[in-house]
Amino acid sequence: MDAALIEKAANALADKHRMAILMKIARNESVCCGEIQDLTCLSQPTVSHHIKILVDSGVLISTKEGRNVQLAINKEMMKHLSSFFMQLS
Amino acid sequence: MDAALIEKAANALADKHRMAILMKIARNESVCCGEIQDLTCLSQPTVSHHIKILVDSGVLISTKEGRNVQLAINKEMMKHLSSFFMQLS
DNA sequence: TTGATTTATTTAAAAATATCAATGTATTAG
DNA sequence: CTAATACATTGATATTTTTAAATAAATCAA
Repeated sequence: MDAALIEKAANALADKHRMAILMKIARNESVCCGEIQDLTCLSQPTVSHHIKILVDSGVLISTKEGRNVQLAINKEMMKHLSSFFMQLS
Repeated sequence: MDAALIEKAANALADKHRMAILMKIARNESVCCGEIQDLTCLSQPTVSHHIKILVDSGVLISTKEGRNVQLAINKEMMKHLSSFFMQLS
C-alpha cells in the first residue's frame, strides 16, 4: 500500500474526536451522524466536517439511507493498515 | 492498546515528511539525523522537530551514539498498531 | 403542501502546526 | 584548549486545522 494513503488515513485518526467516532462505530457496527453528535459534544457542522475527513480518507464508508447517513468501518482499509504496520515490525 | 496512544502515533505519521522519514529508516534499518536532513530538503531545526514528534509518539527510538543520534523503528509500536487495526478488520 | 428532521456547505474566527534563522549544548578532532 | 560537527531549543511567522453560526438541501411525516 502506498505511503501517501497510509498518511491520509493516519491524518484522519490523528484527532481525539475522530478516534472516538471510530471506536464508537467499532462498538456499534454502524451508526448515523446524529448518534455521533450525541457522543462528541461538538456542533453538527463540526461533526459533519470530521466525518467527511474520515470518509474521504477511506477509514469509514458512508451510505445514505433515507435522510440518514449510515457510517461503517472500512474493513479493507483496516486490513491494509494492519499489514502495513506488520511489515514494519 | 489505548486509543489515545494510537491517536498520537497516527498524528506522528500524518505528515508527508515524517512518513518519508519512517520509510527511509525502514529501508536502512537505522540512520542518524543528518542522513534524514539530506533526504527531506528541510532545515536542520525542522528535521529535529519532526524527529522529536516521531520519537515522543513512540514510533521511533533514538539512541545517542557519540555526537550522532541513531534512529530506528520501534517495532513493538508497529506490532501494537498492526494488531489494533487487525481487530477493527 | 407544510413543517420537521438530517446532513452538508459557507464563512469567519480561534487554535494548532510547520517552518526557519539564530543560538545553545555536547561531543570529537587536532 | 580551540575549532568543528551533530543535534536541540527558542522565538517569530506563515500556513493549516478546528470550530461554530448561519444557511442550504434533501427527505420524511402529517
